[in-house]
Amino acid sequence: MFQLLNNTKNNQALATLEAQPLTEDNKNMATIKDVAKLAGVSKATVSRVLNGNERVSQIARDKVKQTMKELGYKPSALAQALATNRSRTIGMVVSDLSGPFFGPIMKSAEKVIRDAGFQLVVTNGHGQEDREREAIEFMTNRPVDALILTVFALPEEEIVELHRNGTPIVLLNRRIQGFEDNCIYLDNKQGGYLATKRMLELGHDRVAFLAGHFTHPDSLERLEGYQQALDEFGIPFRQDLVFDDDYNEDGGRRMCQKLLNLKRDFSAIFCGNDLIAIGARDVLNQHGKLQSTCMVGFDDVTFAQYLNPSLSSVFFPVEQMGERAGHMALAMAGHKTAAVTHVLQPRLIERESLMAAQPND
Amino acid sequence: MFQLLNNTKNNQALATLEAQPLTEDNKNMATIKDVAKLAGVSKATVSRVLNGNERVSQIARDKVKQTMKELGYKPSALAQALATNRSRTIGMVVSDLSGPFFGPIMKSAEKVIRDAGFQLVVTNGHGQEDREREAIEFMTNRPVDALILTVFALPEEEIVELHRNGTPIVLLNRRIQGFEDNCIYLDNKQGGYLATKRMLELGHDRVAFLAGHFTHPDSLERLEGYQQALDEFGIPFRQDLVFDDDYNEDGGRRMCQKLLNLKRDFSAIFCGNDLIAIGARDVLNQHGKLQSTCMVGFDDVTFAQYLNPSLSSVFFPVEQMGERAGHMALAMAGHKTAAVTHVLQPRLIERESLMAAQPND
DNA sequence: TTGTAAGCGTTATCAC
DNA sequence: GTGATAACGCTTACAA
Repeated sequence: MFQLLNNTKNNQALATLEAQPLTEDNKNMATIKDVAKLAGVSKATVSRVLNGNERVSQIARDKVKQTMKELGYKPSALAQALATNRSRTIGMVVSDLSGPFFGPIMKSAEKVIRDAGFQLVVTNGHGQEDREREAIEFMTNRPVDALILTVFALPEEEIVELHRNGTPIVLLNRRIQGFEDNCIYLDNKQGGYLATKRMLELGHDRVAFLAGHFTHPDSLERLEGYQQALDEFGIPFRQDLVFDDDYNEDGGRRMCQKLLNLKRDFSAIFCGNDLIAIGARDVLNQHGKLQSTCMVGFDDVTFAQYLNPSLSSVFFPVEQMGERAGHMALAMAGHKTAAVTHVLQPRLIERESLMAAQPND
Repeated sequence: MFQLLNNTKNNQALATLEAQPLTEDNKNMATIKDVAKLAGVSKATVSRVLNGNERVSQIARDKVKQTMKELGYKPSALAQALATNRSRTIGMVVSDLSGPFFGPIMKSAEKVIRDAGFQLVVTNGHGQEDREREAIEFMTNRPVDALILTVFALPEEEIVELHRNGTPIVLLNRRIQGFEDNCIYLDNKQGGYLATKRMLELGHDRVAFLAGHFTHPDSLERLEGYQQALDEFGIPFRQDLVFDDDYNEDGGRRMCQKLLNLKRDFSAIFCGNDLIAIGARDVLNQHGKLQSTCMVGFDDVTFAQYLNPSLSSVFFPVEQMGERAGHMALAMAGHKTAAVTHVLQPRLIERESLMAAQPND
């Protein structure tokens, strides 16, 4: 039955294929000139009805609109951009085009941007300084009306200067002093605080922290939150329960291994992100300690809920960040939009990994 | 210590900020005209050295190059596009900007495209016909030199016609008869075959198939593979072991629930994709049957390996697909590239879920 | 209200 | 080799 369906469709496609041989320059899109000529008006008038608001007689306007339809006329965004010096395009540089973190950010940003009649252009900065610079240059030559940046490697000065030179910037996950109005970032300290506090409330008084590298400001802020929670519970901070390594599974594995090797006493682990958590779980599992260790990750990527036991995590409002970034960029590009928040609030998602164990087993 | 570092940086940024008040039109990028004037040659000559190959005297060429540097001149991609009618841009429409499946495709496509000096522009089609059409229109107005499409809803005729009208198309995950040269897709039948065969080899003679909707050609092809494997092992096909529903967790949950409710006899399950597998596992787990059921998913998304027991899956070569698509699009855009394959081969990734049970427990 | 014409920053076709 | 000059498709004063 589906075979039948398929064939019907395919025959149609085939027919079209044969009927109309491929002429390279079938691409003869109608131009504003064609419309003007056929409608018996000047290019200027056509341009006016195109841009809506001008004063054009109803009769001319109708005539032009009709002609546009007949010709299937679509204005060339390119020519418009050249003439107006605005491309209705927003650029975005992420440090990983794939991956569970940037996907949702891009998605939600793209939505608000496209709904405003703008276009989002995304490019990969790979988290490396030269690649980031190159990516940005790529975009500014297009050009773009605003730029959403997620760059960790590029020096602050360059970012600020880019903005001064006329390319409005929205900076994600990074805060530059004196440039805060252009930044959107998570309250990382609060995230670290929430996670740690909850584990302490559950009675765990020896909470390890497997962080990402402390060269990354986020890690330090999360550490501050961790410390604050300890303080509140009157538990002394122990340097020997804190580790730092890469923000990925291998980093998690190494840190957890160290923790175990050193025979440190602990019953709970706070991880710098969910990938670290996954690596750590792996090691815990090998030692039969997965079920008996309380754990909280960070970011709450999609698969955290699929793990077994499901992973508790500090939720990073990625969609929200994308949305805000989109609005902000649009505002900078001269498009009216609502006011934006610069600091996003995390919240703790409690799942099985939090309840897995009693503190003093 | 990091605080110190931060402050140093920030002060610099701040200094820059104050030194150079924001003038809206700081954006006075040098144009080809400026270069020509300062170098004492004509625009034509500058254009020639810009495009490399022409016959320009060494002395003039040097002079121009130097001047370009001094002025920090960057050609406007926009003006170039308008003049040449090629934008050095490749468009891509995906049906989900986030998600584990399209991420890697975009990523690898972007790499080959950018390495060729082209730009990738990605847009979301949301898998809905009108959105897809709109997305494509958005791109063709830019315009783009070629288009990589992942559209399931858009009618075949429209796609073929678009191509005829001068926008070269690369079509992913879909095959249109008479249009195969523009398509890149997985050998789904082979995927279904590999998964089923392996389970049969392990002694499971009652393998259920929780498929995605059979309105989707992929599902049917995978079903064919499933049947072929059964045939080879001389096991009769049983319609009552096959279900179809949405390609997501809920679909998986529903199908698995049905399977259990109907008291069908089975020891292994082949799932239409990994999300279906996740949903099904959920239900199996509730019934204490997770460990005792042999299972294979499809796509091998990143988190399959993180599940517990880890999920076996038919690997979909997403990076390869993105790469090929990029090369193919570049070739169509007039950029020389290597030959491409149109049919991609899956392979079976064996993990714990395959070994979980003995057939006749 | 409408048209003319001068841009926007390139490339490309001519002559010289 | 090199330089005018006309496109490319649109916007936008400035006139009419």
